[in-house]
Amino acid sequence: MIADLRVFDDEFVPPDLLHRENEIEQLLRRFTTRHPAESDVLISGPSGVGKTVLARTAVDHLETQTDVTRVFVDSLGKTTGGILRAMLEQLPRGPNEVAQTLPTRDVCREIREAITSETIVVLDEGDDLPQTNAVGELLAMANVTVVVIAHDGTDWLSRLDVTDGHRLDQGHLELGRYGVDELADILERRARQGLHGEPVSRAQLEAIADEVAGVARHGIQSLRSAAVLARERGHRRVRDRDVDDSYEHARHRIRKLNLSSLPFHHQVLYAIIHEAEELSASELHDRYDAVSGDIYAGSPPQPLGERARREKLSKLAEYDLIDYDGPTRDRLYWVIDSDVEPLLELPGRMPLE
DNA sequence: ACTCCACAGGAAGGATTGGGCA
DNA sequence: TGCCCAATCCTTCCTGTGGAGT
Repeated sequence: MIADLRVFDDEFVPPDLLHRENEIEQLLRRFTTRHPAESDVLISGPSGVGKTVLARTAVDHLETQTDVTRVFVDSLGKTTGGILRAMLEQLPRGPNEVAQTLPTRDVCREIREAITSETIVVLDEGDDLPQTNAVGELLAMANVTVVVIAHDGTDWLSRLDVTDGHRLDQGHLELGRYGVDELADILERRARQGLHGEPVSRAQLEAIADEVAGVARHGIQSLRSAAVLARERGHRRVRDRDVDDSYEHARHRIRKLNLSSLPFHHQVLYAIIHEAEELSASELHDRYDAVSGDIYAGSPPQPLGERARREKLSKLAEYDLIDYDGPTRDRLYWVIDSDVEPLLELPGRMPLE
């Protein structure tokens, strides 16, 4: 039944993008404007509605028609220097690797030197960009068109420097969720590309589209899960039961991938929260202090202070792995899916009392 | 109403890291 | 090899928040 699971990957760019024709046209119009300062774009919208794939499709299309150079940078967690270095490394005439310690102004100079033709840079996961100078530096470069992808466009613009913000506000494209029919069309196309013999019915695809409320990423992942579950269970076609179970299966898989992408400190904190079903900040810190001696023994990373732990906790929450509630004082933390096992074993718990 | 408390998260500065260079 | 420099990560210090105690 399963022909090619890569079709369901986030990175997969379909040959043509359904139900975003107007948006693609809008982007291409803006990219080809005669006024360089009017070509920059901010693409905003909720998670999983196809912001990245839209940008890719439009920019790829442009590349086939003009001699524009395109660069994609994942901005998540990167500093100004990190973003600019990633861009420089991807330029055709740029170096393959740039030293982390190269001063940012030198990186900018080298980017200018490496750019020979019109260049489009797509800054994906750009929510934290206003805290850096990267957007300003790039907007200041001639021959560079900036495309930023972020969740809340209005909030993003308000946090950016006013003149830069104005420029991107002019080219602000807000994407909404797909309608049920639209998303079902998209899923139908993916099913045809990734599965043999049409094993999923239109009604099932519509059920998925409805359940995920128009969020394409969740829909595509659920479709993948439904096919995987059907195969595991020896079904020749996807059954409704497989679809019903696919939502949680898909969310579970995404969380596992999220967890495994995080570094050591986050793993320690996740393991502690996972071990207790629910715990307060002070319990969390006590447990951390109790186990950190063993956990960090002989390893280069050293135990974190409480302030740094808070940063890691918000990252875990951002990755949909933990959640918390309550006012600052009585806040409780818990893991969202206790079936997502920690990758790290904690030393045995001391008996309480 | 006030003060206290526990905590979150911003700002500033220090320690560490690693490339460049004499 | 040792020094310099910039980036990064973390700590320290601090302010803000909202419930609890008086």
